[in-house]
Amino acid sequence: MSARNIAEIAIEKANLDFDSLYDYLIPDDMLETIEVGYRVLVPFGNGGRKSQGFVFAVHKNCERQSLRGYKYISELCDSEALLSEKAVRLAEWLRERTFCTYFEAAKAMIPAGLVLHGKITYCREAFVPAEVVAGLSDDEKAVFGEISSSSRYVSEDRILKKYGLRRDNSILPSLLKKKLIYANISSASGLEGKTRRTATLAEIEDAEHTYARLTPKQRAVIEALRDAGSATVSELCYFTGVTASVVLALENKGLLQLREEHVYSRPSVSYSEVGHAEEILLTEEQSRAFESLKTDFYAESASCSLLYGVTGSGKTKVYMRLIDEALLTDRGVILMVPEISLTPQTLALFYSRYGKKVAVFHSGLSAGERADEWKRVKRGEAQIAVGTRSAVFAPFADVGLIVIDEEQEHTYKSERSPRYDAIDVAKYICGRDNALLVLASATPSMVSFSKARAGRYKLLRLTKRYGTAVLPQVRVVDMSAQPAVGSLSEPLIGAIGDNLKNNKQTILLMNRRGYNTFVACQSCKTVVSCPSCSISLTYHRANNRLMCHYCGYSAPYTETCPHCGGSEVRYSGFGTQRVEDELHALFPEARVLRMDADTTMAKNAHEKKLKAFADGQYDILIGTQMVAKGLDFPNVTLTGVVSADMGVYKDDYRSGERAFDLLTQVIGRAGRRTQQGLAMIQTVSPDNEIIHMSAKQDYDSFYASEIENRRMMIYPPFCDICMVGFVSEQEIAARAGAQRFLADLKRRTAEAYSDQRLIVIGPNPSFIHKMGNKYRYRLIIKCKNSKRFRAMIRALMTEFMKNKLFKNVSIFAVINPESMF
DNA sequence: AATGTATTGTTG
DNA sequence: AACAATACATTC
Repeated sequence: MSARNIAEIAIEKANLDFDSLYDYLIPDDMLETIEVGYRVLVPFGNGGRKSQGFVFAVHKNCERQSLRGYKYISELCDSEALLSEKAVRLAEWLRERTFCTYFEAAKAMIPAGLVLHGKITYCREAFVPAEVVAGLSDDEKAVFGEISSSSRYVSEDRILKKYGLRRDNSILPSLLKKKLIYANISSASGLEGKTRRTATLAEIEDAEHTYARLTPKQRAVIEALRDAGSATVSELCYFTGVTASVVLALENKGLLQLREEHVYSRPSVSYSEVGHAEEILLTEEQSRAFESLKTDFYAESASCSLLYGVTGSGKTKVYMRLIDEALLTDRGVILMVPEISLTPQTLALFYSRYGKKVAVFHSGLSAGERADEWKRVKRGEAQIAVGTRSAVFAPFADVGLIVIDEEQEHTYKSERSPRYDAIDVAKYICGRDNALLVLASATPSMVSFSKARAGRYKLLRLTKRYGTAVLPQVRVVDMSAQPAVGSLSEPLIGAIGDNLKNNKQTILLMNRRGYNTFVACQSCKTVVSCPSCSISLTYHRANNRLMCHYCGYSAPYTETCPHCGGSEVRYSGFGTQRVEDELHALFPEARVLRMDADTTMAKNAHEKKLKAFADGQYDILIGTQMVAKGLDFPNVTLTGVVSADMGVYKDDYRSGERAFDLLTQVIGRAGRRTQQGLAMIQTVSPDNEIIHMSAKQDYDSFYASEIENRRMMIYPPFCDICMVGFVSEQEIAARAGAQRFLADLKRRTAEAYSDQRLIVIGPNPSFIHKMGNKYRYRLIIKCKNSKRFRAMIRALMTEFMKNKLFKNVSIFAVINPESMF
């Protein structure tokens, strides 16, 4: 029995069903350097192939009875630990709560692009002593020769293949040890960052002749490019209905040129060295809220406040003032905002106020930029992190304040593994560092508000609207009493007309994109739907195609039924493109701007278009959700909701909450300045309570009625919801898997977990039963989200994954998911 | 996931 | 008997 040095490693290649911390021996020459948080390369699995890992624990001189079969860490990947001790503990916490692996959790702590999964490459060291080379064995010489002969990196795979070596060969480690070569992990995502490929036609001889020999799809791309001059690959795909591979094939043939362009999402604001802070003047009400927060901040014990202020009440001012205060200390500050609010204007505001102390995190940044910002925080150069969900992982040594703006927004929940809720993570961090958490919203989530009412959060109310702004007048239009000609009712058309005459602007919300949302055959009654998804196709006028909004499938416009061949295909159901057309027909002189996922894919479209609208270059803005939130245009005096019918998210218990939030925001958009605005809501259910409560911007009444629903139906906040999803290419397998899981769950709750009081619904087919040719089933478990419950679910998942019967069924679980799957 | 090992199958 | 294909088990 001897004293050894052991590290516990989270392994990248570990799957959920065998995820644990694996013990490795620490080589003596690593002992001085290695710490918790280091990224390492270790041999893992039968073949001894190398896998990336993170050090989660180091035990020096530990006595172990048996060290049978323990392997050594191969090498350290970086010159310093990527994760702090705190980050590693957070990763453990995250893993336990989100049913992910250790490695996935650790990876979430790090900016995308810094952890590079994948291929190991080798390169010759710059200085190679000849006598060392001379002393090599023949095999070693050969391999070293191979690596030396390349000016760049040589992949491990290539060497193994060429020399017929096994993964656990001794040659490469030996060369590494003699410092003749060094190892690298090649980048998978590329540090170049977000780029966009733009295509232009190549100048070729005898073009017509060449084009004539192309396939129809290829010709369509050429035609489109001739019309447009140049276009991005995604635009070409949208307009011609081809996949990117067709475009790439044309590039290979030399018929078009592709140019990589950076997506310039980083604002080109030259921020000053020292930020200058204009003083923020607070009203009495705002001041009271601020003082309370300030006291809590300096109390240096973990606490959470819900800053609930009606639209236009100046929540931002209050928390900006608080951030000013927090920056006087040396503690870190995290401000999370929804993606949509991270405009260059907002960022410019922060830069001019706080200068280089600001680090920004959002999806538009390149991997390199993201890594830079992350490092600035880690090195202590930045004191405030502003960004979307991932900003919560900003690597401050000590966090003093976290502010989450529009806390009800769904973007704070991650939809991919690890499926974490940034609010929960923020709470953990605040608990850990004795920091203050501020949740700000005009329409708080039911869960947050109920916690505030129960006294678990401090509730701070801002009730007065800014300045002289008054609530808009709201008119509800009963669409069932309207002639069914178009999507716009007489009253709304009238109001738009009046608004145009007065040179005022209008915003219309239509929550479905495309032209016709429903295409069906009259004779055989089939709905034209996607072959890979259980979703009806939407007709797009812009490209004259039927499109699937989930998988990207598209087919040309047709008048014959693809099912029965009949010629009575009817197009109905309206989307944004259709409304745009109607507006053009009704008001030929009006300048209409449409904004939805289809129009924003062009270069910087979103930004430019909003600016153009703000500058008065358009009269009417029509769009999906993205026009509803966070925008503030003084000249907008009319907002309209083309269809406030709630059927869309019917199978989700939060549809009421969402509808109220959206309507309240849209209505709040009308007339935010001096004159009173008008909001028009078109609906087939004009008596709907939610519409009336949002018209009055009456959150309290909404809360009071909705909380009763939740209580009666037993939904959060009266329980937690654990959603277990099953996905398989074979429908039977997905269903059988879900059934089996349920049976196992019942068994466990009858035996070892008889203390668990659960209500299980399902298994049922998911809301979208088939997507991308995969069938989906779900199980909904109403539960209490306790450590014990999670342990049971994890055990069930592990058991399920180990079951060979369900090899082709993938499973995942989320507690309180954002979307019901 | 991907590798090594045990088990079964094939073939002359 | 010799080898290939396949199922199964393991990952410090």
